[in-house]
Order: sequence, then structure tokens, then C-alpha cells
Amino acid sequence: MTYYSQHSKVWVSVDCIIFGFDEGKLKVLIGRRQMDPGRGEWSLYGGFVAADENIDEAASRTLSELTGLRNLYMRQVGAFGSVDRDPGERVISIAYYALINVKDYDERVRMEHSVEWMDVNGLPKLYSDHNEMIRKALKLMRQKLRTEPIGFRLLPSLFTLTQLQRLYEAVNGEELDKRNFRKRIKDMDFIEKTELIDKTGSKRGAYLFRFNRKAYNEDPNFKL
Amino acid sequence: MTYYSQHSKVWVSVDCIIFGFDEGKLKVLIGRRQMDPGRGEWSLYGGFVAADENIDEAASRTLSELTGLRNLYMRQVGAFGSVDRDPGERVISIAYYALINVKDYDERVRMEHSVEWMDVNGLPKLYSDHNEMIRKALKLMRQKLRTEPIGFRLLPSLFTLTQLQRLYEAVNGEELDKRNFRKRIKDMDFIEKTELIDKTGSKRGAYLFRFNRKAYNEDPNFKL
DNA sequence: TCAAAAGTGTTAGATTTACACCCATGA
DNA sequence: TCATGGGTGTAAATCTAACACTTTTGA
Repeated sequence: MTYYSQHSKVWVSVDCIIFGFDEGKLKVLIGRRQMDPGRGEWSLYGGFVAADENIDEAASRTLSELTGLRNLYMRQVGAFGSVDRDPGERVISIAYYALINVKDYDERVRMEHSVEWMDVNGLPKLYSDHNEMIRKALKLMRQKLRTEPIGFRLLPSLFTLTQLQRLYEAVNGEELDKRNFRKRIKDMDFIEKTELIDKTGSKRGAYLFRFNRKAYNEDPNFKL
Repeated sequence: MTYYSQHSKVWVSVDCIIFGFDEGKLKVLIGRRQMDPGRGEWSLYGGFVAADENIDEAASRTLSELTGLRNLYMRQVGAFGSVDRDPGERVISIAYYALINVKDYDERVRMEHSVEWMDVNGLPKLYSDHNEMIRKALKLMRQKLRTEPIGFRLLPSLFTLTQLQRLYEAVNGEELDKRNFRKRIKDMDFIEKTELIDKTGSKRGAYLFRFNRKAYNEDPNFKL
């Protein structure tokens, strides 16, 4: 009997908290569970970790299975392991959050998996401990958002300053002062103004900006 | 065949990063591994998660097994799950960090487990991904330390302001200005000055302070 | 008597916040 | 022409950082 074999094994899964920003709101992808136990309940999308697969790989695989997208920004939230968290069997789940630009997500792919965007404020009761996972993911994501330029992952590559501000407001749940916000943006040279104008949001039109990752890497002073 | 049984199970363990503060340095408890694989290598102390045990319970159990102490401050660091992280079998490990007052730790208990305090700066190469676990634990602990009054868990219940300052300096790896530090402490009414004097650290003696949790709960504005 | 740690305030500079009006355009 | 969102600067208040000397006492 080896050192290992005197202990018992458990199933390990990953659950994905996919954040998107749309209509000025922070949203998360959830769907009705298609299998027992818990069939029909609102739930995060997840999957099991295979024997020959790193947990991060399992999360990437699950993410791209659901979205068709690769190289998404993704971070671990943590492990959730109450004995009875899953009503069927003992399953330890590792939660990950990811950020996507809603426009990159093919509606057909979304429908095939029958998941939908739901406002993070006002989520229904979800399967198992998924509400708790989302709470923790949101907390971690908020922290990151203050100190790292990850917000751009939730926006098109060209965006207006108002869009960016609305994004920060939605995530932090508080309004920001327009002039102060724009002052801070001006100090960050890696948020580049283009000559392009977006006229979808207003009659006058607003300049489009882009995030220049290379410039950021050279002078990564970000704080919002 | 159930939904679950088509997937494979894995071993899940917990690893404990136990921080202590002694001789003005932040230390961590490590020992020589007593079992194969990796016998003799420096390693964190860990244990397997049992089938009928929450992961947090597994961590508490492992912690009190090692230290003889209960109700320690403990937080999850995250799950570590590379396929080949453990040289023997596939094991996913969930790391936790804990804070203890070195003086509460019975030397005999420590020796029985043959672990020792080692400065977090200048750790040797550890078994598996344990160095990485400690790095992440330290990062998380630093963050918490700024916004929550957890530093007291690393000190005796009565402490001098110099001890407290040295603790913050050791964790953050930078010196602090004595007057500015003390000014901030004065603003926090839940750090109470006693009439007791500690003369072990100086000839003149320094006032001993204590953390009043109840007062903190009533007015929890902490920032250092 | 002197070395070593304890204790104590002030000021300049930096950062943060609050705040209001004109502009351009399409309907 | 007017309603809508885009764009811009200044001043007060707050917070942060820098800085030096006196006290006490045991060796």
C-alpha cells in the first residue's frame, strides 16, 4: 500500500464565472442546468478536471467549450469544497473568472449552450454554492481592476471614455466624476486617443481610444 | 453510469503555510519531508482531504495536528493543480496560510514534527510547487494586512508599538517612519494603550498595547 | 556617563475631491 | 431649436511624507 492509496480520491471540477459588460451593466453568464442533480436550476457553466489535465487547462477548455473563444483573461477564484456542496456526490470545485467582450461572443454559440447574460446585481438563487463563487470572483475582479489594466478585456478594442467610465462604475457600483476620471486617463499614456469618432452613443460623437499593451509594458503605472 | 462516474477522481491535499514573526523577521514553518516521494526535501506540512471532510476542515485539522493550536487565523491561498506537480501521483493541493504567535507554539510539539521556522526571505528550494504557494500566500497576506487587523495574530496579546512596527516592516519588506506609524496607530481607538511596561526591549521600557476586538467591531476603520 | 530604544509635532508637497459651463449634432 | 451626451480646469481640502530632538535607564 503506497502513501497515497490509503487516502480517498474525489471528483474535482471547475466552474466558470464569465463576466461581460453590456448596456452599462456588469453581467455574468448563467444557464439552466441540463443534468441531474439540480436539473433546471440556474447555474454556472462547469466541467470536470480530467486525470491528465492541469486545472488551469481544464478551466480554459471549459471556457472555450462554452464561448468558442481562446486566450481569455482568466484567474482562479479558489477552491470550494464543502462535503455536501454538490447534492449528488462529493465534488470539490475550483472556480475561475474570465472577462470577455460581449460582442465577441457569437449569439448562436451562446444559444447552443443555453446560457444567458444576467446582471450581477439581481441574480437568482443558483445551484450549489455558485452564488458564493460569484461573490468572491467579483470581489477579486474589483481588486484587480483597480491596479491592473484588465477592464479593456470587457470592451471592444476601440472604446469611448464614457464607455470606460461606465464600466468602472458598473463594476464598483458607484458613480465617478467625469472630469476626475478623464484626468486620470490622460495621465496614462498607454490609453491612446485615436482620430476615430464613435457616433453611436451621441449625436456629437466621441473620440475612440485604445489600450496599447506594448506602451503599458514599458511604463506600467496604472491606478484607477 | 451516472453523470459523475464517467469522470476520474483525484487525490486532493491541503498544504499549510504557517507564518510566524520572531527576531524581527517573518518566518514560515517548514520541515524535511518524511515520506517518499521527495523524502528529505524541504517542504510545507500538509495532509490529504478525507472523503467526509470539508476542505477548510482538512486544513484546520492539519494545522492543529502540526501546532497543537486551534482557531488560528487561516485563509485559503488557492488550488495548485499541475498534472505533474507531485512527483508521485496526480494530486491537487489546496494551500492555506495561517498566522500564529511563535510564543504560543510549544517547542516540543514543533520538534516532534521536525519542522522549523525559516525566514521567508532566503528559503531553500522546496518540494514540488511549495515555493510558489508561499509566494502567493505572502502576497495575499500582505494585502490583508493593509486593510484588516490581522497582524496582532502574529504578536503576543500585549505588544509594544515598536514590535508592531517591526512586524509591518518585516511583512512588507520596507522600513516605516516611526512618527507617521505611531500617528496612524493613535487614530485607531481599538489599539489600546495599557499601563503596563515592557522592559525586555529597552532600558527605558515601552508601553504595552493590546488589540480590542470588540471596539474594532464597533468601529472597524483600519488602514495601515 | 553613555549607548540604546522610547516617545513626540510640524510643515511642504502631493493627491483627491467637488464643482459648472460650452460644444456639436441629429431629430 | 433644443435635447443629449462630449468635452474641459480650478481651487479647497485632505492625506502623505519628510524630518530631529529629548527622555529614561541599565550597564
